[in-house]
Amino acid sequence: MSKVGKIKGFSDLFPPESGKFSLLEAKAREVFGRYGFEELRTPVLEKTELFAKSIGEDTDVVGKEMFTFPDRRGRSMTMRPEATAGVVRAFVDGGAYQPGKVSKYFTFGPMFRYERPQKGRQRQFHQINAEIFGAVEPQADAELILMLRTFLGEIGLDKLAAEINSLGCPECRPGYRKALSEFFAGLDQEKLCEDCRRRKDTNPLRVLDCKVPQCKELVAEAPSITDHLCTDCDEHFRTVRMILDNAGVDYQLNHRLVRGLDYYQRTTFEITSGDIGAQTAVAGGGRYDGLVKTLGGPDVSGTGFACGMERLSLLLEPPEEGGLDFFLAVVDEKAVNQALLFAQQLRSMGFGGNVDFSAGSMKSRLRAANKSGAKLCLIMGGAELEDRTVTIKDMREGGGQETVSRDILLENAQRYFYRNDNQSTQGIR
RNA sequence: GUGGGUGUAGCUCAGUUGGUAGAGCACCUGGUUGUGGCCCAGGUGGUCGAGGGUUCAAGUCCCUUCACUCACCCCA
Repeated sequence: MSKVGKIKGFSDLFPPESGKFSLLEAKAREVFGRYGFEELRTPVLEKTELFAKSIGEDTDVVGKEMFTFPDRRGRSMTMRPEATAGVVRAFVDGGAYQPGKVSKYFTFGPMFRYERPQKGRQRQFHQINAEIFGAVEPQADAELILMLRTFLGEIGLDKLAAEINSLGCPECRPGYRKALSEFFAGLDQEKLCEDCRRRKDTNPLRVLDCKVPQCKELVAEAPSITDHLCTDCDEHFRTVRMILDNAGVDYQLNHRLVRGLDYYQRTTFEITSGDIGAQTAVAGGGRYDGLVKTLGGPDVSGTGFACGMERLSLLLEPPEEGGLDFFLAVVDEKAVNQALLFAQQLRSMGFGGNVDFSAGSMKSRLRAANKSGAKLCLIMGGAELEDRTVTIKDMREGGGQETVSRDILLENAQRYFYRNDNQSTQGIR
């Protein structure tokens, strides 16, 4: 029989990798909760037009990277390539808006983009998102960045580089784009790389981001967006930076920091790492005033960010697993049924363990118990079967062994399981 | 969509100028009565990614194809 195999770019998460994801989710819930965010869960499948309207028809994401297909009635559906559009749609759809009220949501789950997989990039990848609606103030942007830094710090990633920029608004960005186009037009075209000769017309901001050394040199002289901001945008950006400075946040201004989604304006930021391959961004976000209105909602501002869980995971050590409380070794096959029932009693009391259904030699069973990492090996064989006892062997360093009646073990379970444990509180469940 | 690299045991990999497969780890069984870890001995396990070709003979050479991987484009 030939195996089916998985879909390209879709991966299975086994332990200990899966443990890292659980840890990320648990930490995000805890930290974001402290900042007043509440969890929102939105569908994985949305109407295609949602992303076309929000992300932008001409972006690469919408143009060539979406999992889009007709449903059974021929309507165009798309597996979400990012979270914000769906969250905004839900916010509008769910009537969550109340004038003057600030809404804060976080969400996590799988996203889908039809790209060639590489390190730190899968076709199904996972993000943790946070969004704030209804706060026009620069303080909201700063709070998000502070929350993100806190989250990253609490999972042990406090050395990551942060970059921020302002992309201006519909008032001032056109002027900058024009200045940039004129700058590129004045250059010796031969010196630009092939991609940039194309990009300078399609998306001039992208040229600022080029990795080719020669382009980087040329671009160093390019006009900076931050010199072309209107008064309001400039004021907004100054305030964000001032708060970050006062909070002691280490960041770099990067006037070449560009977003791939059309809805961003004003503040944008990115957290990067040089240790996870060519894809360096582990988190990114910014302000998207106007998006809610674009999607048919009220004229409410928005700002938020996304973390790439796979990329964060590359930087994490797997969490330590606590071994199970017991391993029930069956040394006589006639004891298997009693063993399972006895384990059931222990489990219903809150203790965790495995029962070894295949009876075998004492040596092989103890080897199995040892590999299981359980604290105690509970042995049941011919002798124990007769007089309703169980032999308790402490598998920890210097542990002893005794045979007691099963009822006595049940009555004094706490003592048996945790007598050598400093963290005895974990036995209270 | 484009380019590079790699496909040999469950895992990580050796495999010499073509002569029909190995190691380490893992797994299983033992090392006298029902006692783990360390050590020792033995054992299970591979149509060498797939298909075709050259040859007396192909893991090794040639062609095709698939998969994985890294990078570009782009992005978290």
